[in-house]
Amino acid sequence: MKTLVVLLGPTAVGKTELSLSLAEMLGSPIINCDSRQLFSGLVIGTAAPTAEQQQRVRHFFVSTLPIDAYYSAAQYETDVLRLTSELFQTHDTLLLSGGSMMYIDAVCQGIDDIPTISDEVRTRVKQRLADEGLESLANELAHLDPEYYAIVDRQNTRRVVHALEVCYMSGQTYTSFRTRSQKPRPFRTVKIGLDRPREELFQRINGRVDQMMRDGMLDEVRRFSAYRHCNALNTVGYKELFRVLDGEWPLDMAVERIKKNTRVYAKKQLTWFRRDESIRWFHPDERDAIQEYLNQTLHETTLAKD
RNA sequence: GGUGUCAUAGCUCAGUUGGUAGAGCAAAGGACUGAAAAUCCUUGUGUCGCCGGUUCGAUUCCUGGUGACUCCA
Repeated sequence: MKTLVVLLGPTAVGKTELSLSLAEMLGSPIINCDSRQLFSGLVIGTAAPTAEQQQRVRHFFVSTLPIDAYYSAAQYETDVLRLTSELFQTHDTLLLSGGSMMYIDAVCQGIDDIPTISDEVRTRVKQRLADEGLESLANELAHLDPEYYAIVDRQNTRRVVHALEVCYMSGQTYTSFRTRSQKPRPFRTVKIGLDRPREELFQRINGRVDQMMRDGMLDEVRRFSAYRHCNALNTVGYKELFRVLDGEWPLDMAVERIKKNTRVYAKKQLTWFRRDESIRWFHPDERDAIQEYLNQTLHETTLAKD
């Protein structure tokens, strides 16, 4: 039985550091699960693993995408499954580490097979949104897919637009694709969650943002000015500093906003993870306890095989 | 030592012509299936600084003392 160990937790909790020693202990490379570290060049602002760290342990999915690439959780699911099926031929245990909630679920549970939206449909819906507004699109969704209309958050543009796109694209309801079922996986998953007292976490976040600024975050942002409309740059840290470059915000205000938005993001991650009862939680300092837990769990797995 | 002003939510403050109070910021909770570090929703009870007095009723008016600041010595 192969095992995928998933190391997760809110941003700045200390995943990267711990992932290195766990990877060494497990004899595994690290499969990155951070939706922004995937993009090439977002180094400072995403606290990507350093060259030294990547030399110490082999990393996958770090800096692999061009900044203007289209990417999604579903794409990530495909890419990771392809990689793991390859790596499991020579490894019994693999380590996946990161905090992108939906990417983690995409790998562990799977995402429904929904048709890819063509540029043509995407543009058409976008235009209608601009012309007619969200409410009109929601009303149309009420006709095309009343079942989803009944449960969708109608204030949430992303949700309404996407459902409508799928209806147009497929000629079927969005609901018909929403099975939300657990896909079978050829490996077992062991989830380790890292968390700290709120105050401790927030201090680390604030301190890390200050450090990023000292490390030249503003230059990094400046370098990507031309790509600011790419999704990869719709990211905490970058979007605030673009406003500084535009002269809209003073720098100190932007820095405060980055800290605040990072704190909000961390809370959002915790909200998501909280409902996943399969996660075993630890403080990042409990390295021994984590290793012991892993040894035990992996040993049980081995026994179960016999 | 004297004078004046102030004391209300974690912070900065508003307000109640006496019927126990509300903004901003901070914070908390939640949703989530092909953009997810995205997108969206919800949440304000706090000895109105303390002891008394007036009053049916005081956070609001009055007395006293406490603390902070202003000014005068």
